[in-house]
Amino acid sequence: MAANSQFSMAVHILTLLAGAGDENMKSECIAGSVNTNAVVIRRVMGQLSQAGLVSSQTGAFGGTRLAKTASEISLCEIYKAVSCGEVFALHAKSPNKDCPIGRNIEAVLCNLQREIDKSVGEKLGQYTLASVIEMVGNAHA
Amino acid sequence: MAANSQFSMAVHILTLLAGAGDENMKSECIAGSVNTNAVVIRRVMGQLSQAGLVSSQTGAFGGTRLAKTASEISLCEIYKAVSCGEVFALHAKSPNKDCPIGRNIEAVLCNLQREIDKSVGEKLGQYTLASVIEMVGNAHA
DNA sequence: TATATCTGTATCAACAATAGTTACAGATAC
DNA sequence: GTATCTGTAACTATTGTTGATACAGATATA
Repeated sequence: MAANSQFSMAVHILTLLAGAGDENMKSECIAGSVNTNAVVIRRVMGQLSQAGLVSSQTGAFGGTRLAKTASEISLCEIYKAVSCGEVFALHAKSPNKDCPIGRNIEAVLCNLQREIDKSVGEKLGQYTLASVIEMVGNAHA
Repeated sequence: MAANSQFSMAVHILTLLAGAGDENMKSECIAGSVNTNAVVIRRVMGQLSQAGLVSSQTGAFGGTRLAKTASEISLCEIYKAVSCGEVFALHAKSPNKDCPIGRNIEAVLCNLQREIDKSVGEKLGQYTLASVIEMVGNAHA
């Protein structure tokens, strides 16, 4: 239960919002489909809002709706919005600088990390929220 | 949760082993360069050994050496050897099956996850341990 | 204006994964 | 037999994620 599932939640949330069209959805209602607490939803929503993917309205009859159409939202944007970490982490404690390999390996791994992240972003960029909606629609047995 | 840095450690370890050639290296010595505890090294080493990348020897004057040459070891192999993690996690609790989207989104995300993992594997497969060694050699200012 | 409702956020507890540490059994060279 | 090294079990500390409660602020409606 400690693994980061914010990207999964974000995609799920946005898919629901897309289905609601121009109507506001309440966090409580979304929480029902995602099967979690409404505050967790609002937490993810805050990041999506900062990224300009959704817009929220407080007060009675408030809620959240998409700020763009589903085909304008790429999965890469969603991934970056919830900014999960990287594919792998660098050393927690820096390697020994007295060792010729320890001294340089960190920079090499850091470059590699950037390249992998870029590759993941490109792959995710091939999909939009609209493609996910289509896949969900085709998934029922 | 501490971030998973086993891949970083594994690459570091293997780079050191490659530098030692045919000589056994002790976990204590490797721990000195990685700047961690020897048991942590032996833990990663166990996974590398299971993957057939290194071979160890117990007893006095024991230690570990590469089981293949550096150019025969791809970073993808290393990643698979130590990694149980995916780029993003699925929902901790399953979505609500009574919701048409909740019912199907999990399978869609799971497929996506597999595709991303494959993409990362391919990217890492472009590099070998020998390329890392070369990069480390070129890194010093 | 009063009320009901919903977001945004602070705060805390529960839980899981990693890393770090100590300890010790088993293997092996000398 | 002794010294040395791996493999592994067991435990603690730390940290990130989730889940939950509480409440301030915003807003539609009567």
